[in-house]
Amino acid sequence: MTKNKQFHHGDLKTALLRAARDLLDEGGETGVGVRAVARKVGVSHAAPVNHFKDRRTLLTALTAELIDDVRADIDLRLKVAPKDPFVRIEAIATAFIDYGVRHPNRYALLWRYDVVDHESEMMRSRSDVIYELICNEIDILASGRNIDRDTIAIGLWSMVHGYIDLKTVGMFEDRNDSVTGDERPKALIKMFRTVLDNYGLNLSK
Amino acid sequence: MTKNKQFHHGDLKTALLRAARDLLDEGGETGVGVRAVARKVGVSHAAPVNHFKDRRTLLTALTAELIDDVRADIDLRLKVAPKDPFVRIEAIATAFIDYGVRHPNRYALLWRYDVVDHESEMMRSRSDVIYELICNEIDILASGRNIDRDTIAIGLWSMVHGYIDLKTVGMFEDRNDSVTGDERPKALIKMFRTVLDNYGLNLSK
DNA sequence: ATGACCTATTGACAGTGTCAATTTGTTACC
DNA sequence: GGTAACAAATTGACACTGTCAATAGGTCAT
Repeated sequence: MTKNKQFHHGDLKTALLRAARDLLDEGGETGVGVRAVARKVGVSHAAPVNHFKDRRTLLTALTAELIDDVRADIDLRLKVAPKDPFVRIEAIATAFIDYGVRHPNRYALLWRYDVVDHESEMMRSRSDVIYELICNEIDILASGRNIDRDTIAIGLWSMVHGYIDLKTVGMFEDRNDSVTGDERPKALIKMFRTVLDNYGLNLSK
Repeated sequence: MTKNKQFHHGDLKTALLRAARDLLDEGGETGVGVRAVARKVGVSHAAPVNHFKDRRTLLTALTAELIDDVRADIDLRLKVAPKDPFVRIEAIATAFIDYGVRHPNRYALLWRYDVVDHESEMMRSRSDVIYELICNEIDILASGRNIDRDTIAIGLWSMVHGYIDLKTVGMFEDRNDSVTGDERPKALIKMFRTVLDNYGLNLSK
């Protein structure tokens, strides 16, 4: 009565988003069309227009949900992580990497500026939260040191995101070396630690 | 006689690719459709099928051309660059960054695994060339030192690519700090130099 | 119960990718 | 030189897609 089966369908909006998520997993962004989503829910082809005026707004709403999922996972990991900023930064990074590996289609959608409206407040606020999450740990790490915080944060986030993206494309598949595929992320983060340890000293150069 | 005006149109294939490139700049990947490209060239809607059996193969061929452009630009920069591996690596990185800033739609297409066939030999070989281009400089830099070459190469490429990608999405727009927007790339590369200087020492840890 | 309002359906429109059948143009051979 | 073989481009069709207007349905307050 309160939420279910109150109108024609119940709450179609959440059902549409759930169907959209499934279609995204199955067939990527291309697979989540307005009509396809409606079909999956079992509703007429123009029904979604009442809740999402566009395919763009539908995808944007879905993306917002996905970002919330990532953020929730990060919070979970940070809650059980020790106070050491290094391992907390590593926790954030691995949260992203795990998500990208587990759900490549979802992760790819997050950064599609052509089909998702990142200018919307729904997106901007969520991006800011993620960014501040990273900065928080770096600030703790950098307390008292002369450090270019934003460059480090941007560099770290860029490396993590770029790695997931390039890996998904298949760019790093045949690179044979001493580090096995699954350990590469850890090696990357460990490498970046070098920056965190030494970069502050070089700033005055 | 040899190449131009030999058949109905001349060489349609290159004309289609040129039109596709223009449409990509104007409207992104979505804008470059089979029919739209044909229309732009002034040919019937199914004409492209003789040269590209798919929209996918059309986009893949276009992407191959774009990668060649980037590679040519890198070669040009490396030719006039000094022998210092640091500045050569910086040259490669800035080549990518400049390209991404100048042609965001082209750059975005390069990494779209859903519409471009990166498994094709046309793509694989080109990716390998780029990767080896980076590794060459790192190898010179690392000669005699105990260094995990691939992790550094992957980390560098990931950071550069991720920065371009996230910047295009608009992720770093309101980050106010001491570094102005245009100098951020240089700061990132300078920061990464810290890794190159120190990482080899930490490997035994 | 009546009217207002939100929600969903239906039908249409222009546009897309892809395929089969056809026509056109070019080349090579006898 | 005429003709057959072949490649290239056109045409028309099919099943899709997103979006919009008009319609019908269900729910609520008055």
